[in-house]
Amino acid sequence: MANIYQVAERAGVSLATVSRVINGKSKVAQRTKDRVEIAMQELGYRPNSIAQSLASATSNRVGILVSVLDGPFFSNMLASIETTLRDAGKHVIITAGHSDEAKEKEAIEFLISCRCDALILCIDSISDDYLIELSDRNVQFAVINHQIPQIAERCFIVDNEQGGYLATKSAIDKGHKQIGYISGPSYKEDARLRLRGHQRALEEAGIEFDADYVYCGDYHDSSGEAGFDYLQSLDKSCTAIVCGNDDMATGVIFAARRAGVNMPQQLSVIGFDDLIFARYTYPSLTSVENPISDMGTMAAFWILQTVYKQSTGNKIENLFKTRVVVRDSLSEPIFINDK
Amino acid sequence: MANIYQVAERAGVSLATVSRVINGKSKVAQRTKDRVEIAMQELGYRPNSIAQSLASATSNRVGILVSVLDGPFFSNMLASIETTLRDAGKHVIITAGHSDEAKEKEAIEFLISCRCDALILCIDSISDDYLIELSDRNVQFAVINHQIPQIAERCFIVDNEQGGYLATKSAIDKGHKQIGYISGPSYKEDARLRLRGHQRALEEAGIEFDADYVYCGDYHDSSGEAGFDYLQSLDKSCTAIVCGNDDMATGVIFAARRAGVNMPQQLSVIGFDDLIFARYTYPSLTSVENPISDMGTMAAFWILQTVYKQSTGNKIENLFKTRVVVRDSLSEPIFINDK
DNA sequence: TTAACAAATGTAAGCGCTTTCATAATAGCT
DNA sequence: AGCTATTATGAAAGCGCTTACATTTGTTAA
Repeated sequence: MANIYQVAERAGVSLATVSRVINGKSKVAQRTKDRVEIAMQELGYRPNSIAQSLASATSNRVGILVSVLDGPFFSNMLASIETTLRDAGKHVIITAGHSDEAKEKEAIEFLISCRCDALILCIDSISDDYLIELSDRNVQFAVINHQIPQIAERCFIVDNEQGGYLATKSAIDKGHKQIGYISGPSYKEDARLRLRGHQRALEEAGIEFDADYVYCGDYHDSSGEAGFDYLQSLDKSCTAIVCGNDDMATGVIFAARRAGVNMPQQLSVIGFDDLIFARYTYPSLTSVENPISDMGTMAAFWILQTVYKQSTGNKIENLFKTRVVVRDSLSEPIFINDK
Repeated sequence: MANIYQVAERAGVSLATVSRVINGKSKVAQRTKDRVEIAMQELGYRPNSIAQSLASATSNRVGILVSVLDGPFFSNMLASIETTLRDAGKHVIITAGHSDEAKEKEAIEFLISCRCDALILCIDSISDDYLIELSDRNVQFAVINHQIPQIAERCFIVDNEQGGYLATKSAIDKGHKQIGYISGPSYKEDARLRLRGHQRALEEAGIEFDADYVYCGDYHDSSGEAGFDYLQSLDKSCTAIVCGNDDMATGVIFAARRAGVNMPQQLSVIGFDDLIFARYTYPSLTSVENPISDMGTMAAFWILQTVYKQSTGNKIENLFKTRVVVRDSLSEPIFINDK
């Protein structure tokens, strides 16, 4: 494949001039520019991005860290980040952290040693302190789904509290009063915030919050099943169960069907994340949309502007609002067969 | 960050020696090797992969082309390829072709211009001729899910015929005799092969194949619904419907439920691919497992061996067998309410 | 001890670009 | 025309490595 010398020779200019027309930064007379472009055409020349990186000390690589590569949650986000960055001529290197602090740190070091110009981190287990240290080390990075006050401008988060609020409010609006809640693990910030939103919705509706009607799960479907069993065992059974995520909601649906509960007539179920399979459950799952993919795009824009100084024409937003996607698993409650 | 000169200086050797211990190819006296390694440790040295690539004319990049990045079908495969190649020190560049010939070609050219050492292609629309030409151009690549006789050793495919056979056979084994088939579009090789497997299973069981009981869909769920409506309209209704993929199978399930058909008592449904959501449908979907992720890993191994001359100790297999994952959507037929 | 050879290490030329600085060409003004 | 202020172009160094080749050191056998 042709290199820059051959283009220069064919165009009858120096290689510096060719470099200038490639990068378009400094100005080149229109006539020479045309000549160079014709030469590039004729030779089918493509700049060698590796040599460009080496010479410019800019790898044009952006590293991404997610907890898992497969699974529905991140794949949309990866797709949108990849598209945004590729359009801007950047490469994406993807790694998985598997929700393990050591592995996450290792993955970050790997990405740094790949000479990534910037990172996008969806972290689970790493401490804020480490990230602050990273920022002090002048590593450029954006964080998704995790709020750190000291570096707030590079954090992109969904309004979990609002999401929790909307989920429960949508049940209340349908007439539910006895609402169970299955939360994610309380050491996770998002789980706590979603629960707080739930409480706010109850308060606002004048329904007293009863901690007995909260089951603390682990975001996996099995804990949704366990949560259902627990909530059923209480004195007054719930007419609706709001879940901290969709996985636990499917657990509830399984367990409820096994217990012979009719959904949504006897029990409404609401999830959070609106994953792809929410449409496929039976009844199809009402869920709070988690705009994870928009957040990825925004983080990519932030990097293009901040790190690469490209103006994308997009206003950077750090907080993303949610909305409820209504499907069949939510309906009005039937009070007939109260225990 | 330290570079190779600083390591050389600290260890009191030339940079060539440092390079030798990094690459481990040529031999270095144990004593100097130790000294160099200590110096690397102390300086926290990491080789600059960009400079390595430029000097060695090996980018250590492998390009991947899939039709869509999001969605459940490819994400497992991407994850397994990424893991395999990263362990071998390679980077992965991922692009999407969106089932469009022009875009797929463009993506391939993009990957080539990224200086990828090799490509893994999951193509939909590109002609065999183009791939053969690519191979003549000395582009190194593996193809997943597409069989091209001229370059068979670099094609990794699932035995679609066997999968179609097993799907229908599992219905026959349950006692079904009136079996409808909803096929993918007939211009797709995999769709044709799956259908052929279906026919073989019927023949083997002595059931006459009737083309009226085949509906040609497009692999989307809407065509599953349409296929169900069509098959219901026939003189003798089916007790089982075998589908060319899971999406169409969910379409069948939707349409059947809407029509008040009890599943699986009145109708068994079988899918193909065993996507993540097969567990979440109701009834949960019996499906033919598509070992797409194993195929990705194998393609990665093939590249490591063929292109990078690393022996992975894995025997290269080009044809992957399927198996049926039995769930609730398949049961024995009830013949009581025949039309 | 020393010639002859093998093994270990060093030297230096790239790899294909970017970029600073110097120089040449052009334009603008009196 | 003659001078300066711009602007366009070229020359050359260097980014951090790999690697062919040259040199040095070590080893063995006569």
